[in-house]
Amino acid sequence: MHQAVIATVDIVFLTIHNGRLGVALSKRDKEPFQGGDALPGGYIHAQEDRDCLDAAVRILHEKTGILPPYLEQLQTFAGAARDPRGWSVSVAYFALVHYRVIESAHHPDVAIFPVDALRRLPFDHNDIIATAVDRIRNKAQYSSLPCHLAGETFTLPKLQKVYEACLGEALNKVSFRRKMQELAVLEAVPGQMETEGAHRPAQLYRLKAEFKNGLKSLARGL
Amino acid sequence: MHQAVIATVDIVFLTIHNGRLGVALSKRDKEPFQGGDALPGGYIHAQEDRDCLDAAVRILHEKTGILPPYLEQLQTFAGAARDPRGWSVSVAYFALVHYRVIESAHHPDVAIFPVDALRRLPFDHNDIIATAVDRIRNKAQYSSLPCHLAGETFTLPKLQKVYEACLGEALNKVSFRRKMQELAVLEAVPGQMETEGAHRPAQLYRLKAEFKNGLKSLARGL
DNA sequence: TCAATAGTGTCTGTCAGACAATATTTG
DNA sequence: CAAATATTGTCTGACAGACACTATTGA
Repeated sequence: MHQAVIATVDIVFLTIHNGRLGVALSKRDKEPFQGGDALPGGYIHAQEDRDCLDAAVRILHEKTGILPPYLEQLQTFAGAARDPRGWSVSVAYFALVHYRVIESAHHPDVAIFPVDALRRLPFDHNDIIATAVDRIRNKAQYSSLPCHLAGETFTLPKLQKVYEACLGEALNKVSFRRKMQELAVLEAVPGQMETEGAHRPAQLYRLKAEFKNGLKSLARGL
Repeated sequence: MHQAVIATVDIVFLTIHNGRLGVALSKRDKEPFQGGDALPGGYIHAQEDRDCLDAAVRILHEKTGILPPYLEQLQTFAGAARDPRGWSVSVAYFALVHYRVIESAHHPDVAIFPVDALRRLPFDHNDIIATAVDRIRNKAQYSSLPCHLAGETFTLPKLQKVYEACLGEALNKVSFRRKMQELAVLEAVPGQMETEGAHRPAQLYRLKAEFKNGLKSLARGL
């Protein structure tokens, strides 16, 4: 069948580390590019995976030990030139998770790299990451997407820093709070957060259950 | 190779017909669903097509006789359930073109159907079309995307009707013109348009050459 | 009490939408 | 001139951002 091609899934696994947007790369255990850092990825298993999202969840778990973060299809990269083995289709996903989740999985072959200073990666993985970062930056302007980078519970000042790390620019505190209220995806957690320094503690928030696997957008940005 | 799967491209070919958003469907010439109306689509030919966009252009041309409209990747639909022949990957694209282009191609097996009143289509084509329509509606709110539905040259009132057909709601005339000016993707054509009735003629505009294959977005919508 | 950060109230310039006035064509 | 639609000017309410004030903690 000349219409059958190699089909893979690659995942751009993003997190905030040291106040910057970073991507989790895993060491390739096979040729080509064996031993190089690359996006976690793998073949679709038609027998096991019911659909692409299934495959993405399975592959991410195999490569990083992490199971159910936020996962969204990004774009498909396909063609003759991107893989030395020949014509290939890669359905790319992006995943978002709090850094502590990656840390506590301590998978030996996974490391975080800041997205703004990546070296040349195998295949077209630089392009894929760039596309993912564009998407995050864009969605951070008007949606609740970055909340998935902030962990289970977080304070509004911490969440604002996450948004600022995504967007690469400082945000107005009053506007940010107004927008979060307008989005209405957060709920206050009864407890309060202890602060590192000596100052007023901040209210803890979490994503409402109905938004754990989704997003909400605003008509007007920021 | 258990990782090789059937790979196809399907195109949601959209146009404005009778003031409503419509999709071009073509009669299937092969099983399954032979003779049924479905999205123009076909197998990726690894020998011919350099990449997915290449394949989409080729397939759209084969099925409709139309060559280079605006074409953008939509999303990939894949899984075990969507095609009776087994696990399949379909990379979906959407294309936009003025109705007259479709009309003047008079391809016998192509017909336009309003997207809001579609019957049950083969495969998951209803889902794919719904995803495309969501995308257009969304992008119409803040980008120049619908301009590609308006033909080579058009007046601002005509373009506003195109936007309104996409969005399914009336727009404020003053705001619409302000936004178009802010987008700065249009240029006036020296000539003027004749009007059907007896009234002041409208200025003709066209997309600036640098935006023929691209979009421009606004920070704030509408 | 001071330092530090959280959270809120208020003012102001900007912008979307409403309204309406003006412009230009045919009959 | 009347009818019809294009195009532009102006007003107003809503909102984003700036500023500053209050709140609450530890030292």
